[in-house]
Amino acid sequence: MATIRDVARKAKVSIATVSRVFNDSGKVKEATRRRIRAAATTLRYVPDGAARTLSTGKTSTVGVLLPDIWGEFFSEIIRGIDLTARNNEYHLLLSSSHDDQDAIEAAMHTMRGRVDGLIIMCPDLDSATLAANLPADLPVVLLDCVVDKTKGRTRFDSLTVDNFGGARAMVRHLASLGHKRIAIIKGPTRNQDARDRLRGYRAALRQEKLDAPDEVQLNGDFTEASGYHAALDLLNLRQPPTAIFASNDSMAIGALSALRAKSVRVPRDIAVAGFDDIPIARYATPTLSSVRVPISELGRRATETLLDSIQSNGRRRTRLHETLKTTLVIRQSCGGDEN
Amino acid sequence: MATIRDVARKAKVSIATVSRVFNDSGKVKEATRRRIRAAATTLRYVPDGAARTLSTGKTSTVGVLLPDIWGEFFSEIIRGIDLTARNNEYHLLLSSSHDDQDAIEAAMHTMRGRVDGLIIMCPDLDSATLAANLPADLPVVLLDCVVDKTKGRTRFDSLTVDNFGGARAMVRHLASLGHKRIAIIKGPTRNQDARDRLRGYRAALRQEKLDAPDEVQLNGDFTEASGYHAALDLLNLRQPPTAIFASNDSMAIGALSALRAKSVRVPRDIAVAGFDDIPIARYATPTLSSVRVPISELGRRATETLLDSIQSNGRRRTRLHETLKTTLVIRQSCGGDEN
DNA sequence: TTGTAGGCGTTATCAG
DNA sequence: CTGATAACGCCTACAA
Repeated sequence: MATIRDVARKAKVSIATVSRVFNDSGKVKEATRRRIRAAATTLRYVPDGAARTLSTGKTSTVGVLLPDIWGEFFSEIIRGIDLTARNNEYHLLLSSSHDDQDAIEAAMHTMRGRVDGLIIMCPDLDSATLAANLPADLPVVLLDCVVDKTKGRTRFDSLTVDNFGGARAMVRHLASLGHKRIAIIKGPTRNQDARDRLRGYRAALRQEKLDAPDEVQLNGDFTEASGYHAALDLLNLRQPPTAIFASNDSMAIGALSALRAKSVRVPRDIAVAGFDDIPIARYATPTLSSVRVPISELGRRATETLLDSIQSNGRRRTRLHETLKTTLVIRQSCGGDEN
Repeated sequence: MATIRDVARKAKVSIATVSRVFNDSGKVKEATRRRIRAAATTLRYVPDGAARTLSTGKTSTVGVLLPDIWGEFFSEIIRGIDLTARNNEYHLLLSSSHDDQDAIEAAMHTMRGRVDGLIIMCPDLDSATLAANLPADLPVVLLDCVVDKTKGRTRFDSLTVDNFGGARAMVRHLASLGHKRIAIIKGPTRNQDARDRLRGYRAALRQEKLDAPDEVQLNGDFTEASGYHAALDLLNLRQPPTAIFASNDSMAIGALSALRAKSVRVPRDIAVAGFDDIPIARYATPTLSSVRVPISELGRRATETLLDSIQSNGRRRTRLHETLKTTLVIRQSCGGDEN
């Protein structure tokens, strides 16, 4: 590997001048600049990242810590982050598939000193643990995490999806179609998204003055299988619901399978709606109504926020807490439209 | 940030000894070792990665260059790579969504000096261009790329999926069900996967002594839309096929939509099969028979190969060229089974 | 406009 | 067992 010294020698200048050219800092005569560029290319010189980092204290890298999330969601969010980072000439140090707190903590440690900031997505990890494991001055953006705003302003910026509003809107839509008995298939209890969607469901029913008996509020765990079984249970009720709101699309897809297996027509006999609008939704039979989450935008905004935080260098004192809006996507499964 | 010097001072030893403790190189008396560890924790000292890299020449990082690939595939492959890398205490520097050669080249440059090796997935990028842009001694593993073995041994290890064998097996399976007129919806001509799958299709027909008229070999581009249109065209033939082999699942899904729209019963009237076994396949109506590609294993093997290459430090002269087996997944759409 | 030299935090080689 | 000290490759005052 050629070093800056080799280039300097070949171009007959000092290393300082070469450095200036590669950072276009300071004035350099056009002639020398060209000479240096030429020398660099023939030598295939590329500045060494580590040396640069050591010298400047900047890594030009953002760290990304993700839980073990599902296919579509994962790639979309990475796409958003990657594109934004690259546009700003930042690299991406990725660590994914963390399903427990220890794993995330370990990852945070190994990233220390290798990144200028961190984007952390942690379904179940509280701010306190985070703060304890991170250098006090490392910029961090929390993605769709439980942000503990009660204890005064947190150290971290955060981005969230409007789970509550999205769920409420969908359930109200179902109500507007005339459904009086609307069931929900819940997500994992400890999952914040799931909890907020459940709250949205209940708020909608309250607003619409509809009943929400316990028997139509079934447990699920975000998997297709759990949606499948929940749907079967609902069919066995003395009075089955006329609409099912599944807390995510996977469970909705599972529910559709179960209904099809039992020859229940959707949406004629029972309407079904999901949440997330994963790509499969539009290829389900019937096509699935859902609540779209702006996934790649989530990634983009997170990165923008983080870079801003990095570049403002601790000057910005206020923390950002943004909630991204969701949108209703009405398809065949809820009978409201033929799309 | 505390440095090694701070720890040394606090523990009343030289920095050399602290370094020894953190790399457990050389003998250090247990007492001093403990003193140093204690000092380090109270100071929250973590060795600086950049400095370490500069000094040792190792980054403990593998770079991953990916094209703009689809959801499921993307996350699975990353999962495989990430897990394997982490188990070996390596980091992941990721750059995705490269749809053209220039983008990949740029990414390769910016990764120089930041990684110990590279995993590159490049649908259309030839070894020559690669070699021209990479340091001669950087370990590289090519994932599912066109490997130009004709010009002597290439510099790179490579991993491929058995597209040929998978396609042939599926088409032979269709033939074994009694189909005599089997159509194919081809993928993009310049895509190597697509070409190999086409070869597999033809080989199967030859083995089964079946005819392969041009009119049942339609063009497609791996999108649902192209599958949809190809299926319509096939229906318009004087003599439509009794089975359709789509070169990937997306096109198969598109074909299913078209057949449903024309009230053609699958598999009774026409059998359909795809390739990739993306998750949607099992939720299609009818469920779609496909050829499963061992995606996450692809990532895992790639990483293992790369790490081996890195650790053998140029000692290993032979290049690895591995082909991962695919497996048939028979579901409803081809009528061979009810799964 | 260009050159000199100190420092960034580690590792590693040599002496003690 | 432990301590000096020279790299590692680059950036950046400070000088010229």
